[in-house]
Amino acid sequence: MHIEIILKHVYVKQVTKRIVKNSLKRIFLYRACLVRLKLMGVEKVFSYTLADETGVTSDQVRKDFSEFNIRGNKRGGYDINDLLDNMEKLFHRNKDNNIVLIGMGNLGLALSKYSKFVQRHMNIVATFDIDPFKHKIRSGIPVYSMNRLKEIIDRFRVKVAILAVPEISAQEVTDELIRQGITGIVNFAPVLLKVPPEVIINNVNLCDELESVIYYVHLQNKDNGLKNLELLYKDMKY
Amino acid sequence: MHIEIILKHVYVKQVTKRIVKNSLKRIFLYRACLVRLKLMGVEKVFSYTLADETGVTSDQVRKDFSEFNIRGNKRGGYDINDLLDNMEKLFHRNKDNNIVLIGMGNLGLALSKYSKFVQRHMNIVATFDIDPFKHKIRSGIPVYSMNRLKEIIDRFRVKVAILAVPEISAQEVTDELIRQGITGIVNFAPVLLKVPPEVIINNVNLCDELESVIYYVHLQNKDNGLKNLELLYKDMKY
DNA sequence: CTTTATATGTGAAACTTCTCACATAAATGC
DNA sequence: GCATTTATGTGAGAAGTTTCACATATAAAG
Repeated sequence: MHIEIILKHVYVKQVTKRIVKNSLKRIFLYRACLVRLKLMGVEKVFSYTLADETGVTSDQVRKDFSEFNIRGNKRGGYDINDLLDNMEKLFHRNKDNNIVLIGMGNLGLALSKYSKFVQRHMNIVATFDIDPFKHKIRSGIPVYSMNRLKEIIDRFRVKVAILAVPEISAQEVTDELIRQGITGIVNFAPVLLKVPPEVIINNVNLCDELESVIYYVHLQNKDNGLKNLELLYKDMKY
Repeated sequence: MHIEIILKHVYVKQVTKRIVKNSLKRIFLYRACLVRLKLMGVEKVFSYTLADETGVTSDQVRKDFSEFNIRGNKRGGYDINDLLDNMEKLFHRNKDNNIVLIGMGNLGLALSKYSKFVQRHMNIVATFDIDPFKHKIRSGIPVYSMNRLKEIIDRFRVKVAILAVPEISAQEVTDELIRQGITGIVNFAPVLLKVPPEVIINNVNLCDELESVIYYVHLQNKDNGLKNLELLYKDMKY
């Protein structure tokens, strides 16, 4: 009997889907542009304006909008406020979203202070840490012990959590979060979490992000690097 | 004359390519698994072991290895150490990679303390901030003023930078980094940076990561949500 | 009010990525 | 040492994504 057969039975089947399809990622990209253009006083955009700004083709922009049922005005282009409204609705930004943050280490602390979340109607209502020395208000948001998790999740109807705990406890904490009703997690621990299929996991691996840049920078420095790079580069970064 | 025509001339064409193709992202995924399995004392894996662990199909695993010229043993599977060696080479982890970090706000500080970078041979040799009050050693890494950037980049032959500055100064700092020889940037500012085509940009947008989870959680809660979700979910998260 | 110019929206074609299926190689058993 | 089993590696086919091209709508101009 091989060891892999044992492994099969020890582990629950991994469910790590790609939660963000490319077209949705591009919507984020377009929105970033639109916000900037709006600040500059622009009121109307055309598919090729956004295309130029984001490095996507104008066909792609229109197809993407079409997919999410965002429509413009033939010959007249798109109204920036209309577009932004549509996107707000898409991301449910009309209502506030309550979030919990688990793990108040360096990264957790930084995330709890990240002001952009609030600007985008995502409120971290409480943070949690097993270390009792961290149980005080830092950065204006209370830090609780894990045994108050259920209470807070219920009171604020929290569905989404940010996980910034050490990798060693990530799975354990995830299991507890799901037991208490969390259905979506942004995971900063460099671990592949095992979760039931209905739970949404979005992994953000800081090392991987850096390493992939290093990979392409090295590739670029090779003699025939640029050709190789162009090949790998033919798609857009969303 | 329409405003978009003006815009075309004001802005340099955006070059934001997708720097990480899916197969490469999956390689990171496989490696995360392999590291864990190795810690558990496993020495050999088969494509379907990795497949089960990562939620990818076994065909995909083999195809991916094939693409990066990583080969196993027919009938014998893959040796974990061999695989990891291959991946180290792929990411140039045999040699050390010197990195600079710009912006020592909350996030920058957290990143400068992130121990995983060092474990993976990515050394932040110096950090920079415009605020002179931050010019002291925090977290063991020196904090310099921006006018020492060139000196440090040259001395440590730095090619890659982490950008954790406010969005307002992100473009300006980027221009300076590129002038001083940086060719790869992990950008945490929620801005689409304009860079020459040979410069690698990897954007990490924390709000977008959270919002995309919220998007799918809401989708799931709708009546017919699950069907929709399954459709969007058919691909894997790499 | 009619004409013209131009930007959208979308099927169809081209291209890319993934899955399937099987030939091939190597370990195991007899 | 031969037969058998089983996992890899890879063309071929399927599925998905992007680009193309044009019909359609509408703003602007005459």
